[in-house]
Amino acid sequence: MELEKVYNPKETESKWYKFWEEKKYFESHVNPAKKPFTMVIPPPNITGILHMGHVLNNTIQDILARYKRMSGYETCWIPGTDHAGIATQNVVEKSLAKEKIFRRDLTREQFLEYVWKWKDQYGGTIIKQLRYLGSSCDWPRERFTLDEGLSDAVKEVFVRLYDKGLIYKGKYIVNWCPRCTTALSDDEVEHRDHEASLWHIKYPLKGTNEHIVVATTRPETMLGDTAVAVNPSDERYKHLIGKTLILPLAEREIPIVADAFVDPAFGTGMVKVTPAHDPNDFHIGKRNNLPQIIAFDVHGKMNENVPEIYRGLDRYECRKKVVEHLTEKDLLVKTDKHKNAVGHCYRCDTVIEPYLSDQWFVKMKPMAEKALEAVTSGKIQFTPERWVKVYQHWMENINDWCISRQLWWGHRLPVYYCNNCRQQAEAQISNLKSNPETAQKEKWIIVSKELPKKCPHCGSTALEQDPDVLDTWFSSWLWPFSTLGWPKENEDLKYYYPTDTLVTAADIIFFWVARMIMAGLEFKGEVPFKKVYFNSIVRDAQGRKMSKSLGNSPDPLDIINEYSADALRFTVAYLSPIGQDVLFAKEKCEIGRNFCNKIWNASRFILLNVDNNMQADIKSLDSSLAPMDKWILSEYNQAIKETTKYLDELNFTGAAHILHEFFWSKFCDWYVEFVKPRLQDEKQKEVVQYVFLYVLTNSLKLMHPIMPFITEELYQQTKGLLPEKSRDESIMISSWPVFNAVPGYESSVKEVEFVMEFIKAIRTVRVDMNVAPQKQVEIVINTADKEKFEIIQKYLPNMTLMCKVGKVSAGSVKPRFSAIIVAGGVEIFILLEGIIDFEKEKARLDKNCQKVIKDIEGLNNKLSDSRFLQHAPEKEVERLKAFKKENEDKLASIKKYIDVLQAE
RNA sequence: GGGCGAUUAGCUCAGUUGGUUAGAGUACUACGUUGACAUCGUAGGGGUCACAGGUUCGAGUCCUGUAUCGCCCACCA
Repeated sequence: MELEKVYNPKETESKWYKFWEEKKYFESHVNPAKKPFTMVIPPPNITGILHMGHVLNNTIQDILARYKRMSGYETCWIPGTDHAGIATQNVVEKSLAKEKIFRRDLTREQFLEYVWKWKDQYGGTIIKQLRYLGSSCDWPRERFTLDEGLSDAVKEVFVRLYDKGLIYKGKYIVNWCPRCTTALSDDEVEHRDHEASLWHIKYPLKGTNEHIVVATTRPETMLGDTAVAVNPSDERYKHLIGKTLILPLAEREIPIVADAFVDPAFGTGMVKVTPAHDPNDFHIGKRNNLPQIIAFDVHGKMNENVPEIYRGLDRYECRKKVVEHLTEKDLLVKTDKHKNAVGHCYRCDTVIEPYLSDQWFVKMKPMAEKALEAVTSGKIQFTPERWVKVYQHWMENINDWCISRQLWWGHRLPVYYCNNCRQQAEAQISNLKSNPETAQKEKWIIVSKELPKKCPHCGSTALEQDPDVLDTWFSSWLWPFSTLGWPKENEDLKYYYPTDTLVTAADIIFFWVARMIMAGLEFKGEVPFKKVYFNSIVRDAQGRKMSKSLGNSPDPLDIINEYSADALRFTVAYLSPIGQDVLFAKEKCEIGRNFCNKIWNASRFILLNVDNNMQADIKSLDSSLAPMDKWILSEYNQAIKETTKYLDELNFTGAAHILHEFFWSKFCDWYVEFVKPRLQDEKQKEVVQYVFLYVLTNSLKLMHPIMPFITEELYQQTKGLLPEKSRDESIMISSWPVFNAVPGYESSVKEVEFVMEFIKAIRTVRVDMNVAPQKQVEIVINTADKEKFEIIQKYLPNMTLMCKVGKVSAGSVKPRFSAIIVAGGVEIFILLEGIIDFEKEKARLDKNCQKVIKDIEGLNNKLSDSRFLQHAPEKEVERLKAFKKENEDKLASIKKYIDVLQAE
């Protein structure tokens, strides 16, 4: 049988993916005979396209899924997508705008129809692309956060939390995006430092010619000022507390109040207070019973509460005008440069505006305490561990979660208002209560999964659903159990929950991971997963985060086309540092491509050299195994042990390195080269063929989780050759190799290692002496150890092939014109008449000598230190002594022959 | 302003609980192609493990401090 000389990944990959899917190997069913291994995919946004972050994330998940499947687990990897409220609404609005269709001209229903249409067309892009990567997701279980079942879970959770008093409505300062015209949670705001100005403004004291000075970075907000605050202990201003100021431009009267929040050392020590547009001022306002004047509309334009001249102006235009007018009136004292952090919308990057509005919140503290405990106690394990601290810090300082969004795309709040009750209540209380305790008890609010027929209080049917939708993460945080059918209790949920390992990027630790843990504990009474693996963030060669806007993310599909999916997967696993960022450039995929090529060609060589009618099995052959066979079998076993260990530790880099080292350096470079002579011997050939196939097929299994396609192709190609009783239909359902150290191989391993050292030493001398590569040399061995000489004689055919030694003889005198090496405690003379350069040879020996002397010196220092001898473990002392002896023997030999050389 | 992490070969990174002579890939140098593979082979050069202290018989590894870089959190107008 002969393989194609060149591996064709493209054809192979689509062929086997189709095969696996048709055979339903990815699918999982409740199976009490097996332990489950469950993962949920971090659902990509429907607006997304595959980028390197997804590649890394899904490669890791797929490695785990395939490894666990082969290890006998009922493996279920649930895929799906996230509706991504703001992001999707923005994308669809933009795409409609190109056709001159604007959301403001559409009804909610019409707009949503467009979004669903868009979703059907583009929403599955990433999920489709994941197949090219080889992802073994359980596709029939694919879920979408707006699916009926998941929406039901969302409503169920909302109602439960509301009934428990953990959800409340209130009028608070929230982060407002004037472009998206919605509230955002604190986490959705990205802070960046801006070079801003700090304007110092005079506020005249009523009835005097005096004024005070306040400093602000947002002068336009002064139109909503309702006070100026000073620190109550600030001696400079004590006398002013209670006095009245004339707010310039707006020409309103505002009081000077005392509040401990004010830092006397900052600015002038006087703060203008805008309760409706600044979180601090909001609280100062509450404490001092100040009115709240909302000065902007939802788009960030000045509203009817400001003087007419500013109405309708954008907040920044207004800022300019305000500064201008203040200057004209000589009320601007000075303008300082000032650096401060400004919040931006994480979806559209618009500067957010703190804004007073009615929103819904979740009380987080009670849930956070349990969720923190789950991680600190180790019930949930983080890898890398350092994320525990980050998690802990957030959990201990958690704020309530603003969950309402003024959008159309998303889960509508299961909240209904009775207009009748509301009117009655509003007649009684003029302004809305913003105390959560009372607000949620307001009668006109009905929280229910379904639209109630009538108001339970007054019987009115004039009910209206809250127009807002929920934060996208309000559905994502239920993902580990909503995807399994919750709130319906069923067999899947019982069997698969809790899931095992969550693989995700650390940038959503708060958005998603933390909240899933809270939700799991709150609604299932159990952690949602046992382990969390935080994969690296992929950066470009300059260390910049890969992003669409920078255009620095190579398209993974291009990489797959150019290098193959296996190459990409291997490279990503091989490079990915543990918990650090990974710098990526597509050229790095040469690592994976070259390795695939090596695997392919080694297999090709093996298939060229095996007969179809092999009957042997490892037991019947054991007595015929040569030391080299035993060596590679030992190495192979070691590789199983380490690969398994690394995969269990979620150290994918470790696993990839072990496999690379084992297959390439040990199997190809040594074993395959070494046994070539034995292929000429009919009897020996059978043994070699067996070991070839045994190690190859099993190595393929070890490599399959990382490189699924090429390993399947080669596994199939070797089918029928290895005398296994029954060969699995596919490598992906074959079983993971088990470490099985065979005792009694130690002496063979030692023997082979001795010969290897020997061969390497001869190669080095040959290159140093510029011996023509094909020229055979003769060597003379000087050793008192007869056994060693016999070993060397035995391996002459190998040495002929691997370091071109044509003849070996014994002798205790250095022949003339020979180079000398000491390896494995044996003196070797390489006959190089007419070739040897005595100057070079002497230099070489001198260099060797220097190194050995240095080593001995170091060892002497240690071994003559009584404190070392006293404290170090005996084993360590013995080891060093033996090493010293070895070096001394070597030095003696080299020195002796430097003298001999001198004489020649 | 707080917290976390990083600093090892030209580059990208490994380095398990402290214990030989600090590794890999890549790049570089020399040599080599008629039968597995030039996406290859053989050999080689290249590191006072950021710096300064400390603990220890022994530190790349543990502790403290410094520097540089990065990330996260944060209501200083």
